[in-house]
Amino acid sequence: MALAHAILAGLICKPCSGYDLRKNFESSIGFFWRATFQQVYRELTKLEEQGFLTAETIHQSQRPDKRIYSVTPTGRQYLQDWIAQPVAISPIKDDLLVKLFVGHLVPPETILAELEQHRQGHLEQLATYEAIAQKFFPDPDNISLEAKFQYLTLRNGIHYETAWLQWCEETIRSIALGLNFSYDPNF
Amino acid sequence: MALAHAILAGLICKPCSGYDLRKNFESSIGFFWRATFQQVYRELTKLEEQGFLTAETIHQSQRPDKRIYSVTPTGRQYLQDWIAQPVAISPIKDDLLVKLFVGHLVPPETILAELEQHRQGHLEQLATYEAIAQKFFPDPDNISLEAKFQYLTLRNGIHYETAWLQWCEETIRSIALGLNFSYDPNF
DNA sequence: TTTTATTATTCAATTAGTTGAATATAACGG
DNA sequence: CCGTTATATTCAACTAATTGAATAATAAAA
Repeated sequence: MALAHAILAGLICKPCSGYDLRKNFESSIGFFWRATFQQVYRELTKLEEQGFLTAETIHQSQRPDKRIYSVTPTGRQYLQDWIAQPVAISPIKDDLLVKLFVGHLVPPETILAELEQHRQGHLEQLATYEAIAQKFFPDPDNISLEAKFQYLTLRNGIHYETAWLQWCEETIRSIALGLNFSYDPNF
Repeated sequence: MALAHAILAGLICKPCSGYDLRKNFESSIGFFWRATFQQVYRELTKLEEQGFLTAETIHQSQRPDKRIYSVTPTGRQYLQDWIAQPVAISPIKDDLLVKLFVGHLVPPETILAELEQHRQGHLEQLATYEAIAQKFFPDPDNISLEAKFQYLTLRNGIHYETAWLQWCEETIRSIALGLNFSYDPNF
């Protein structure tokens, strides 16, 4: 049920249209909870029906009309209650690890190429997070409580990507070493 | 579509019944791809229909009959083809981070308690992984290719849990410090 | 000896997520 | 002026995942 909560969280930070919400997701909550436009719109409708959101239609002359959603007091309470309930550690779902688990079924070069791709991806994501940290949180010891919590989630991303990067490097090294032993005619 | 692949991967390691497959999942592939019994059985039926699995019914006198599934050559090829296709980095979906992002909506003690719970959980998971490493891979430089790949996925788990643990500790410290500043009458 | 846990599988109902397209308008760049 | 990108939303169809229960047998524990 957490897409609903992610949306409420997003709208509490800044009331906006479904479109903008989804856009903002890309550079904040979306880092740890993805959603498509379809999902967002469907969920917004449902949340409005439940009374957790109110919408105001803005007529725009130059652009299509849009509906600005805001969280109602009921919605806010609902979100707070959810935050207060303990949640389990979220399970991992990772294709790459399934592949690696049976990596012996394909040539090692295939796996190495895939790992290199992922290494690159995690490197980029880490750079993105670090850029956000520098730009928006240059002095993290001296920010509002609201900003602080956002900064802490960003730190999570930094830890996460760093760990992946380290693992990719270690793993590539380990497999490449095995390759040398198999193919080097001096051995 | 990766549940199917996770199942094929599991059955390639060891042909077995749906029940056993799901059981084995708990201590291997399940660490990075969860599935319920219902999911497993449904998927097994589908994979058999597609010709990727064959099943043999074993009549047991003391226990209910069971169907032992094995991967067919077609199934093996299907899995190999899937491994060879590049996959995107799998997105994160984490309730805790959504909560933390709007952590200012609840008393800091609520968040601290939740973080402490998660710290504990990650500590336990790390211990589990390290125990498996010690027990099954005491000499990781000197194992079969098959075991090597499994060891590498385990290393991923160790990196992952270590990163989470570090982040939990850092975050708890950071929030607890803020608490002192707000409440300590000496400041 | 009754209950609980384990083995083994299936059904039904619901919720969530994915894929792909359709429908508008308008700003921007070449 | 023409294609591309961005804004803004909706529909339909499908696939996957979750929840909760039902069935049925036996071994082990209380």
